[in-house]
Amino acid sequence: MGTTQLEAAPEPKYWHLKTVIGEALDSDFTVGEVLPNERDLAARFGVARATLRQALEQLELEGRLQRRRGVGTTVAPPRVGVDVSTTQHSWPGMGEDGWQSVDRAADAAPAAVARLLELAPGEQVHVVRRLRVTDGQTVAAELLYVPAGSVPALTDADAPDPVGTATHARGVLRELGRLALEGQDRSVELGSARADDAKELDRLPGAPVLVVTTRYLSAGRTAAVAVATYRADTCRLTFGDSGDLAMAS
Amino acid sequence: MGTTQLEAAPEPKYWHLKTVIGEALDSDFTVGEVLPNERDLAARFGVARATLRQALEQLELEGRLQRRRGVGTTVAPPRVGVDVSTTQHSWPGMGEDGWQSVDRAADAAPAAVARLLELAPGEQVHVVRRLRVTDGQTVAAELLYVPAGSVPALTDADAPDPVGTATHARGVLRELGRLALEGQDRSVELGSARADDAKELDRLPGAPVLVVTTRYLSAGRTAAVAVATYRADTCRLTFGDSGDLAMAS
DNA sequence: TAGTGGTCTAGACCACCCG
DNA sequence: GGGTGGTCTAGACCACTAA
Repeated sequence: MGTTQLEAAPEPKYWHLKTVIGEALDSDFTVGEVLPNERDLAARFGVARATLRQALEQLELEGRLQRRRGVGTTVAPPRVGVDVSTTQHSWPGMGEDGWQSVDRAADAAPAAVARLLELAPGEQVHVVRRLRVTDGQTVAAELLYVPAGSVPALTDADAPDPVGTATHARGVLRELGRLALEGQDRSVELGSARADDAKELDRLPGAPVLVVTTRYLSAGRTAAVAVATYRADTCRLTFGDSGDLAMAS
Repeated sequence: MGTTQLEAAPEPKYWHLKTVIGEALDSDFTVGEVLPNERDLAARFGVARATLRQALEQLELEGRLQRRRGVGTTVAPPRVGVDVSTTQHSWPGMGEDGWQSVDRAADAAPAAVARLLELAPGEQVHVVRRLRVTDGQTVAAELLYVPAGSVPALTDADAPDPVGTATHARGVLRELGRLALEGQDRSVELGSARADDAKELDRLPGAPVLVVTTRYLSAGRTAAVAVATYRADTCRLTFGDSGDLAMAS
């Protein structure tokens, strides 16, 4: 023995560490259990703390660990499946599906959203902030962009409800619900949490998130665009009628 | 000036760097252009190389940069939208949609897949390896798991085609196509590339990927399971009839 | 106040690509 | 061989949490 693989692999240390720790998690730990702190672990494996952290970062990315500053590193529960199927959704805010409207921001739409909405430069846009909560956990933060032209009833009367309130947000959703929804499409991509989203999701800025962009079509044009950011570490987005898919490692 | 924000933010350096560089990418660089090397950039910004790298890593995660060892860092093109909508897909391998079967591995199914297939312990499974190529770029690597019970025609005759060949892989797909597809569902989650997938995708092991798990239902049971890993840096998964969604920062 | 993870530094060496 | 990004080290200090 010894020459089994003939100098087989210059495998990075952190990669090997990740494997070893990952297997230990399966066999020796239970969900919620706290791991030894990083300095101890690094010493135990005979590596620098930075190297150990590289392994932990990957495990956290895969949803196997959860780390919180000032607290420690714990074994994460399996990812929760959140339904984002396109079929059973009508307009946002219709029927209670875990979303709650928070307020209406006054910000303008970012360039990328303006492009999707085919906005004329300077055209006014309503922005509704919503959070998606399941089991007491905030799993997603969304910004819903509605061009003023899509909800004309809100534009002429200047302020039936003060801007930036949950009441006004509901007003926007109500007006939106009056339109005929002709279709919608979605896209999913990887992103990193902006500062405000990170705060809502109880993560640090830059944390990996799954960005779900939904386009709502009505009267032959894009009537609204929603950009929802889901916690990538704890969420598994499901499409279709299966909420019981469970993928691990 | 100077006291505009009154010592506002103990914002991490790498976060600020990411913003600055990101803006520079928009204004001063074009797609494909190569950036100065990391040592130069770090010196220019007056930070350690590790800090600079932290910023570049995030930008790469967001699909704005592309880094290759021995080559350099280049400005990435916008992410390509790849259609993974559940509606227009029948069985895998039917009709050419960018997937090409490569071979059939002999490995057993991992525990998580066995659970989805409700496999009896030790039950045989066909494993088909497929790659998805668009514009000459391999964007996804897939493993398709088909229980032997789903394709009985292949189990009695021991070897109509040698195992591990593209011919046999096509045989599995052909037999699968004979079944009545009753439904399918999908889930998307973040993962990190295994060594073999990383190689196919021209990435380093551990690179962030979007894992799409598809369950094919037939005769009231799960007839097959596909686990496809998409490059998270270059891909945007689209559902529905919109291939022209374009989200950038 | 003690202990945790998060940030940052200034080096070093390695694996890879290309001329 | 020279230049690139990838890995690794051994420290230091900071921000946050909880007792």
